[in-house]
Amino acid sequence: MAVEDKRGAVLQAMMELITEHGFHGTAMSMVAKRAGVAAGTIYHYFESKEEVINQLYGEVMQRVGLALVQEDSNKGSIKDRFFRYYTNIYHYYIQHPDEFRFLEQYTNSPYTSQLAREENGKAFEPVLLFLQQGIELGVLRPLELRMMMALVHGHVISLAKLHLSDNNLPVTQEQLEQAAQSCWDGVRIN
Amino acid sequence: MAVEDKRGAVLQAMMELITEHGFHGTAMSMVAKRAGVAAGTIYHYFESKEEVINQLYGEVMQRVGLALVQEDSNKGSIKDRFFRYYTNIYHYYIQHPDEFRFLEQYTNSPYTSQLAREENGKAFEPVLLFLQQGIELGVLRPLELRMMMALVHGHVISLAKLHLSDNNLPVTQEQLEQAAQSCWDGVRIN
Amino acid sequence: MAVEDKRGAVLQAMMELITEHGFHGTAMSMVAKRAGVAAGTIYHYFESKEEVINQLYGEVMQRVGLALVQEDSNKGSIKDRFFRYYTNIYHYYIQHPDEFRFLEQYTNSPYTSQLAREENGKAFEPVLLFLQQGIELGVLRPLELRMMMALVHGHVISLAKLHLSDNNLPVTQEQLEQAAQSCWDGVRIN
Amino acid sequence: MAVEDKRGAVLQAMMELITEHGFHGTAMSMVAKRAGVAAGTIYHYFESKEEVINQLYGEVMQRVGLALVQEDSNKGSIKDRFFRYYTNIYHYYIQHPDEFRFLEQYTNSPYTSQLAREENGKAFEPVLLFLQQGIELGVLRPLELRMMMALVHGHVISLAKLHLSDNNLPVTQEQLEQAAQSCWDGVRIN
DNA sequence: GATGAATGAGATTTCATTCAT
DNA sequence: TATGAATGAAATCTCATTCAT
Repeated sequence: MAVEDKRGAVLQAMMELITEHGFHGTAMSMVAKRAGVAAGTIYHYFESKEEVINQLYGEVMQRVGLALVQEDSNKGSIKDRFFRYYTNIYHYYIQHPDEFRFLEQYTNSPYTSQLAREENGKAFEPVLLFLQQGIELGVLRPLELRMMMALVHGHVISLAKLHLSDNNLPVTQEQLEQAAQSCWDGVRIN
Repeated sequence: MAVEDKRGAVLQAMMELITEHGFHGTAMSMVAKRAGVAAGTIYHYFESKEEVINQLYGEVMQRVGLALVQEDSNKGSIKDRFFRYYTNIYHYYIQHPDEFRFLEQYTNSPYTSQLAREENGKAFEPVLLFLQQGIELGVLRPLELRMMMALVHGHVISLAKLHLSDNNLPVTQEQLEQAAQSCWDGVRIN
Repeated sequence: MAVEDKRGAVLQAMMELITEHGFHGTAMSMVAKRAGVAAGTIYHYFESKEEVINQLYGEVMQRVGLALVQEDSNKGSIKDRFFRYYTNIYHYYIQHPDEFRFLEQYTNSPYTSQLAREENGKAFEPVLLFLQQGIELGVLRPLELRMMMALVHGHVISLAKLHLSDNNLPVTQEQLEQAAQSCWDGVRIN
Repeated sequence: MAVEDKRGAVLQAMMELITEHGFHGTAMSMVAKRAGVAAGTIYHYFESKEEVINQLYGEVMQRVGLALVQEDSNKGSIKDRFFRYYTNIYHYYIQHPDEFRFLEQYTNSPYTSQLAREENGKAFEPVLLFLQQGIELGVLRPLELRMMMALVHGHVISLAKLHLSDNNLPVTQEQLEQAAQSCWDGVRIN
């Protein structure tokens, strides 16, 4: 197992276990076992349990940031680009349920550090710029940028959560389109 | 101190501490101290830590359910009633930040039991019925009910979270109206 | 077992084990077992291992301070009182070898806190005053007080250490008198 | 870096760290880092941590033994030679505080092996012979040799400790002479 | 010889829960 | 009913030592 593999295995194990048992329920010994390394080895790569979790957050946010702008093009219309962002992030979330659940837990825990918020800011900066463009072009409502961002993101998150919850209500393609349209109708200028 | 006071004090203490330190960071001894009772006393009222938390969740959801329908009237228009629900829950959340943060943590933790989801269902049942009415009257879009419910609730939650986050971005009355309008425009039929 | 007994049992166990295995070699689990309490119980009485050790130091120094002045009388001659102090502390040390060895380890470890030095000061203050009297009366040499104190105490410590070391060289009564005389001849004015 | 340099660097690092953090507080990884070698390298030169410490003790005692007899001459008077020894060792200690503190910790720890005592014996043998001479010549009191040795050594140690303690009481040249005189007056025949 | 990643036993400490008072 | 001292399993983290490179 190469060096980077062990670090990665620890992060992956931590994420899986947190989604299964929560922060508290995830003991370092469990992480070690799942990652296939010795307990002490984790501490060669990370200072503490907290650091494992924070680094995990950073890496997941980076991936989310990349997924967000995939196939995005500055040439598209605001509406097209909006739908692109909406579906991009939705798909990333439902295709990476562990990451999604981890993020939700992390974001809503009191551990969330200032650092975390900054990380978050970085990943979603492209969208922030996009929303600003949309407003300037008179296509989107002149809402406070951070608020619009929060409302839109909250919208997708709710949809993903619905799809991933074990209540046998998978979101269909049609429903995804309805949801995206709903979100769009809420921010566009009539 | 009357019997009910102790039970209530424990629940209140648990909630405050969970919002401060998370599920994990909240020790029963801390709860006992904050509630002004002995550690053992908690176990006269509750079976376990988990039961304290679950009962807390149930009680909080009841209060949320009551707040939701305050000043609601079957006679109002769908739009008015929608705005009423939206602002009712928004205000309850921002006026009870401990409850709100507790709910967010609880909802996103893997502890969430089936029982919890049922509780949730009960509290929001009136809104579900209302949405159905709106659809039947041709005012709201014929979206899957649970999805519409999730999208709308996720919308308010995002707004409340924005207001309560310590980033100095308090949501103004004007912004609340814009947000509610945005949500409404996303579900109404054009 | 009464409350105070458990606290005392922990301190006693810690002292015995430290003289046997050193600070490092003494695990809290060993202390618990020897004291006849559960590991967690120690933490009801003390904040940490360090606090156990520091409190132990404080208590031992108090006992040493009491032993030092036993049967001391302001009416005796300087010489008699000097011999009294010398033999008092010598006997306390050899009759309480665990305390003595613990003190030696503690004093020479880098853990020794400022607090420890103050504690030390308190216990030996009577002797400091006595030495000053002796100087003022022209019986003792006008040496810097703290230095004289250190030299005399170092003298007794060496003797006690010699007696307690497992080299089969027990110090006889005669040798004790010779040693005390030697110390006295070194500080008195000829 | 030559072979001997690494061995020496390890010993030096171990000594410095022990005086700073104690036996317990000194991890092999810290020693490796301070010595500028890899952790595993230490185990090419030494069997174990204990062996590093024991060898360190041996080497330090050798140096102390050499310093002790510097500029000593069999031709001098007993008194002059006594003062020579006293000041020699005092100066060595205060000029090599790390070695001194290490020795004090080592000597008072339960790790002190039989081997260590023998090492000690070797280093101070010249003084033992000298004291015997002094007694035979009728200049020194006919005290048990090991006791006299212990008392005198304890005397110097106390003085050095006083000087090195961080209580702002540096021992002056005059005080050193007073102390040596005090020690001498305690062992010479009146 | 030299490295330093890896190990895993064991250290300190926490904490949900019990039970004698 | 109420207490809070006591428990001991389990958590996080450390560290002497090994070994493949």
